[in-house]
Parts: sequence; structure tokens; C-alpha cells
Amino acid sequence: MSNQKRVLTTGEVAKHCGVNFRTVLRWIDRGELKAYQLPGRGDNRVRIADFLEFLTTNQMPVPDEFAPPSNRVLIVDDEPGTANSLRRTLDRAGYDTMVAYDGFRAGSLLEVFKPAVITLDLQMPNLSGFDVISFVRTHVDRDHTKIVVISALGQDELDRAIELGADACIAKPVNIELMLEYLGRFTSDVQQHQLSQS
Amino acid sequence: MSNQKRVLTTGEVAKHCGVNFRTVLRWIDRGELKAYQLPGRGDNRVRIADFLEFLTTNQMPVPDEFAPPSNRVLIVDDEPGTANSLRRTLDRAGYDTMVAYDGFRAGSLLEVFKPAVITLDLQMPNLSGFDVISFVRTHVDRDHTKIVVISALGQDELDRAIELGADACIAKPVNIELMLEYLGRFTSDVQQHQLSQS
DNA sequence: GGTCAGTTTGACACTTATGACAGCTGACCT
DNA sequence: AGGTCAGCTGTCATAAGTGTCAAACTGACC
Repeated sequence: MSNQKRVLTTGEVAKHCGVNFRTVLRWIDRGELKAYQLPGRGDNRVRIADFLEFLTTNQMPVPDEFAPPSNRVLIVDDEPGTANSLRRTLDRAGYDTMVAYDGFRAGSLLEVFKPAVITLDLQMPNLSGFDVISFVRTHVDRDHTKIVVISALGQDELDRAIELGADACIAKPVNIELMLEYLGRFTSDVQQHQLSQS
Repeated sequence: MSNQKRVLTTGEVAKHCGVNFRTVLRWIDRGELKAYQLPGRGDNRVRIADFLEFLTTNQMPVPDEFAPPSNRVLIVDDEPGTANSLRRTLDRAGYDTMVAYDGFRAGSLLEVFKPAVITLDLQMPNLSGFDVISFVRTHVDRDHTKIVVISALGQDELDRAIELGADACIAKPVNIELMLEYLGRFTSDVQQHQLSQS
């Protein structure tokens, strides 16, 4: 279901690098790519961290699914006032934000902007938030996107959102501190640290 | 469908461009063509996207296998019955179709499926067709996507759709022959567009 | 416990990088 | 026009990395 695999086989590394798996084995033999062996036949397993280190030291492109979580937040809300207010707050907190006022733009930005987190208002007249949640969760490439639901609905609706795959729920009006806590958890702490340093 | 190679070797680039691979290496050395190197001998790998960018910036012809398929039609309709009926008809006519039942999926598929034509029902409860039209028309990469509006609305609404950038309007119930005529015109237009920029 | 896709291994054929050299084209000058 | 020059491209040979193929085997899933 989720792409968050901890280790890769030689074949998977080969696919990601665009080479034959035989070549990956040679990289491992030469010690250029760290791997550990299974006891049976000596099958190689490569940890994600080692793979990423290999990619960066050789200046090879990092596949999207292994890219470190970004600090991009997509705000989906049909009320420009609410959305822009939230956006300003998140911008000040160091997040890279975009706003979608309708479902079509939101779907487009999911693919182009590739946000790490989506904040989703469930009460939009022109879009069912539940559809969005279920779609993202079944999306092959973007199913790891975190979803924070914003709603003034009852507890049963929030439960349903969680059941469909939402990662957090926040009641209206939005408690900013709670929102920032969720975002900090869902985005990379390293990046936040780097931002505060620079 | 997605079995296409993600990266190319210098030899493959050379074949597609009709030049010696030695020349491709020089393009890479000069930085005109992006590539990354394998650790072993420093073999170059060129990502498809970088190759296409290189081709277009140098006004070189794009090989057929890398040109985006021009017979793709995205059917946006919230009524599964209507949508699937249209889909079957278009499939039989040789088009490559996908259906989006809501705006979020439609926006996502616009980026991933990259259709040449969108058929759009204006009367959807959860999505404003006008928003879709104006968004596509102002979208940097997909503004050439043709839009066929399907509607039972009055003439003034259709006029507004055309004004916003729709390429054709069809009244409900859909006249299949008229739809096929529009699609034939728009898909060939796309091919001509690709030819003219190559 | 059984099945099947995926992995390893070796040998071999193939492709690529590199340097040197020659051919080609267009720009520029007289 | 003729000549010169610079820049790019194609060819060749060599070394070394890479892809292919088969068979045997394992891990993961059912």
C-alpha cells in the first residue's frame, strides 16, 4: 500500500537507476554501493539511506518516492479569505505553500506541486473532501501525501475522514498551534531546522 | 503502457537523433544535454524529460515514441452511466480514453494522462465547468488541450463557455457523429501542432 | 507446505568512454 | 571567387564497463 519500503533489492535499484541488475551487483561487489546479504544465497538488500547516499555521491537523480519529505503544503479551501489567512501563517512559519480554490486545481497541483501535506476543508460546495482523501490514498505515486482535514462537522464525519485515510483532523476555527504541530510532524524536521538556520 | 524506458544511453540518443554517439557525448560535455553518470566507467544516462527538452530547445524533430499520444481523450462527467457510454463509443473509435467522475481526479488526470481533448459536462453538482475551462486555458503546459463542452444549458451559457476558451459545444443528448467529427478535428490539430513546432 | 516471481552466478557478447585524427561546414577576410 | 580558420562531426582502435543468456536457487506470497 505505501511506498515507504525500508530496503531495496538489486532489481529495484536497477530499475530506479536505469541499468541492468547485473550492473548493480557489480557496484555492490566493488563496494561503491553498500548492501547487506541474506544468509541463504547471499541475496543483496540495500537500505534506503545507503541508496540515497550512493545517488548523491555519484550525482545521480533521486527518484521522487525517495526524495526527502519536502516542506510543501497545499491548502485546499474554496473560501479565499480562510485559505489566504492560513497561507500567510504557514508562509511565515517557513512552509512552501500553494492554494487551490477548487477540486480541479487541487488535483492538478497534487501532481505538479507534489506537496508533502494537504490541508483539506471538508465543507466545500463544489468538491467532496472524502473523494479527495480516498483518491489520494489509492494514488500510486502520491499515496504517501499527508492529509490534514479541517472541518466544523460532527465527530462521525471526522471519524469517517480518518477511516478513509486522513492523517489528522482539526476543528474550525483552526487552532494554529495544533496545525503547526501536525505540519512539523508530517514534514521533514531536518528541513525546518535548515530553514531556521539559513 | 508505462513500460517505456525512463532513461536513455548515449547510443540510443544517437540513434534517435541520427548522429554518432561521439557527438552525443560532446553535447553532454558541453552541457547542452543533461545527463548523469554511472559510477563505473562514467556511462551517461539521459532522462526522457531532459532529452525532450533538448530536442525542443534545439528545434529538432521529436521521435514518435516520445511524442505524447495525441489520441487521448479525458471524459469529465459525474454520471458514470453517461460517461461510460461515451467512453465505450470513443474506445471503439480508436481513442485512448479515461474517465474522471469528479474535479479532483480530472485535475490529476490532466497532468498525468495529458489528454489532447477534454469532454466536459457543464452541469456537474460538485464542479464548475467554467472553472475548468479557464484553468486549462491559463495553464502553462496544457493550454493547448482542446475542450469539448457537453451541456443542456441555454445558448448564453454555451457562449460563455466558448468565450472562456472552450473549443466546441455539444448539446445533450450527445450527437455521437458530431462528437467524433470534433475529436477527429482536434486530435489532428494536435498532431499538426506537434509537427509545426518540430 | 507449495508455488512462482525474483535473485545469483558465470561466461560471453555488446556497448560505451577516451584520445587522436580526418572530413565537413559556415564565417570571415582579401 | 578563393583562401583561411574555427568549430563541429564522423571514424578508428583500445580498454573497460555493461547487457544478455542460461541454469540453479531462494524469498515471499498464497
